[in-house]
Amino acid sequence: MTETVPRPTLEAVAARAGVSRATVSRVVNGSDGVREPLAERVRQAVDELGYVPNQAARSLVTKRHDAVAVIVAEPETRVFADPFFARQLRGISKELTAHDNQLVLLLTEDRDDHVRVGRYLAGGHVDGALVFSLHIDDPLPELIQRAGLPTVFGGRPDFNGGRGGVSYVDSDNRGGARDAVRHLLGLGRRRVAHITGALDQTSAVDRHDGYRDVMADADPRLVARGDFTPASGERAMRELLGRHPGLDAVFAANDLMAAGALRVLREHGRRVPEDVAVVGFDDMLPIAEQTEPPLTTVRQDIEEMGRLMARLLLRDLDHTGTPEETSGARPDGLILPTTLIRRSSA
Amino acid sequence: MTETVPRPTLEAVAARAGVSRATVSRVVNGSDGVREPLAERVRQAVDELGYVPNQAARSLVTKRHDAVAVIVAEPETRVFADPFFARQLRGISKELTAHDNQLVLLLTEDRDDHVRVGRYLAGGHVDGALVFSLHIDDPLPELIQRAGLPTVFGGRPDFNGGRGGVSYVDSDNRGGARDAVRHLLGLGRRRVAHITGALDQTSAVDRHDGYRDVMADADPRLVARGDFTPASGERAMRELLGRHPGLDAVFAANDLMAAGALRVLREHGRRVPEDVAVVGFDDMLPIAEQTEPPLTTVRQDIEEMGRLMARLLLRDLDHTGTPEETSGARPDGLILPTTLIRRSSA
DNA sequence: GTGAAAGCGCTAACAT
DNA sequence: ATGTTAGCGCTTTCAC
Repeated sequence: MTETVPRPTLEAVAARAGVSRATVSRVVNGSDGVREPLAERVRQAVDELGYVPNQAARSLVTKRHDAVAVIVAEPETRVFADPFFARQLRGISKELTAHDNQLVLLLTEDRDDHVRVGRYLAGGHVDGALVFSLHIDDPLPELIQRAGLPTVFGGRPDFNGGRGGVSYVDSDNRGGARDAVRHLLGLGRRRVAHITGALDQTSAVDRHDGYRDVMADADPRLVARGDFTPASGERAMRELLGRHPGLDAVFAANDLMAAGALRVLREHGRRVPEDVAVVGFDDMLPIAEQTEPPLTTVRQDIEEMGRLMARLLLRDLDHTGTPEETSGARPDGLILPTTLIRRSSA
Repeated sequence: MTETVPRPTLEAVAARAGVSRATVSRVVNGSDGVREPLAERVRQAVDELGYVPNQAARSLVTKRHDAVAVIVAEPETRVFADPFFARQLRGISKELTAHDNQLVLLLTEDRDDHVRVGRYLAGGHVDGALVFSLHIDDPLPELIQRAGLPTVFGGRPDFNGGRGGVSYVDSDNRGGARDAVRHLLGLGRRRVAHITGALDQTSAVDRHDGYRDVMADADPRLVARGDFTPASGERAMRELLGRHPGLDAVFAANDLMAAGALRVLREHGRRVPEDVAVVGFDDMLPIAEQTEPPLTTVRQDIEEMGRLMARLLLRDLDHTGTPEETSGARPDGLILPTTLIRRSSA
């Protein structure tokens, strides 16, 4: 391996510019109080030498790292079955980059990883954490919260986080579900069934609640339980058809299950949307566009969600913030609106 | 913001154990040469105080960071259209974690990002880089290589990297393509068409080459150009059907395009696989399983690819490596085998 | 406004 | 085998 040339230090820049290290530091960090002619000379020296501050040295004294951890708990590896995760990451990355923060990615698989993550967080390598926890019984969120790091959750967590509540960003799952069902009703459908997601995730619970908001006194047999997988969508659809052959619409808690339902309906000779209208959730491309017929569904702005998570966290970290805005009347949760995307299935 | 209690330092542990800082450092870093009774006392003090080494201080002197950057260039955002990226990341993460390295994720979008990434890499925050560059004309790879950091590429890069070549991990795109086409031939098909991927990516070029290896003297009109998107698959299929109505098989360079081709074939009343057999590439779930009929395709072990990339890089970084194995007869590229997955489309 | 100097927490020679 | 000491490169009082 080629031994890299030692990089220039503050000292070197100072020498070249004929000033003290302190002055260079001030210029580099944009603190005012250095007069223009001097500042310019320093900037030039920085350029000429290609000086880049040593982050380790800086952190050692400032105790800041300009880095945040993104923690993804994926016991079921479901996150990876869809492209959401990547989109969210992109949103986060953009926002972080814009504020010169680094993104440290922590993927957890099992229990061992939890202690590892806990230690890492406690180890003070990062200034804050962005956490995706999919399952309601996941101990990770509380564990992280306890590490005392500023944290923002992706998706509504199920615990209320002791004093002060937790901050999170989520899609309006409940409202989106209501829109979906109302759309079906607007189409003249009356026997609207629902295929739920895995009810150990708040998103599934919220979508189910949205369905019930609108279909308050529907036959409970119009609801079948799925787990977000295509296979579960097929299974649920069969179940539904069995116990309620007269149904004329289905709202599935995600597109994957809706696709499964579509297949089963076709198998049973039901035409979509003529006999049974179908609405999904997520607008997961390329699934939603590729089904037969293309899926009407509820879209969430997943990238924006990521961006907002980062923004919220950075605000917490902003040490320069005016006192009055720090810990002010800040909403704990930020809920992003969803949009109904009309295609041909409903 | 709760002011966190200052964490214990080496000094504190040393005091508590009644030894010098150096001794504690030795114990913490597992270097031998500390006798058992003493070492035990130190470990105990570490536990009691909950001591965690300050990484910034450590890096400052060791010049190591135990962190590697993962750089994903995604000008077309195509990476995010599929779940590959996440899988690969998981493979990388596992390997890195197992060796106590952190994963710093850098997503690049445009030119500005290039200089940012270049600066970051040059800034010496990480010990090495794992790079995904999708497009042949992408300047990023060379730029990174020039930063002088140990680097491993994901997917065969197109430039030969000056002295010594570059190390990378890739699937056996060419071999996989050959297998696909031979499978079609084995089914008795003779007029096997090919829908290429975006030919500014080496994976598409290699798959095309694989097709040509087997179909050396096929009618050139049996090849239509796509760009990996479903729409391009439809377009290419129409084109193919127009100029070569007698074709009896299609090998598409990925599953997304194969799915598009399937739709067009159905539109045209061709039965699959009876009239036209179709093979895809990637085994992208849930697409491949959900098409009508389910897709025969070439699977690559994408997670393993990530894992190997990380392993290769870590080996380069391993300062403790015996001299003889360092820069030994090491293959530049590591090619992973693919597997043909038989479903119903061929 | 600018410089001098102390010290962040750690590792690695070098002593002992 | 253990302790002492000198920095690593930077920010930040504190003088001037």
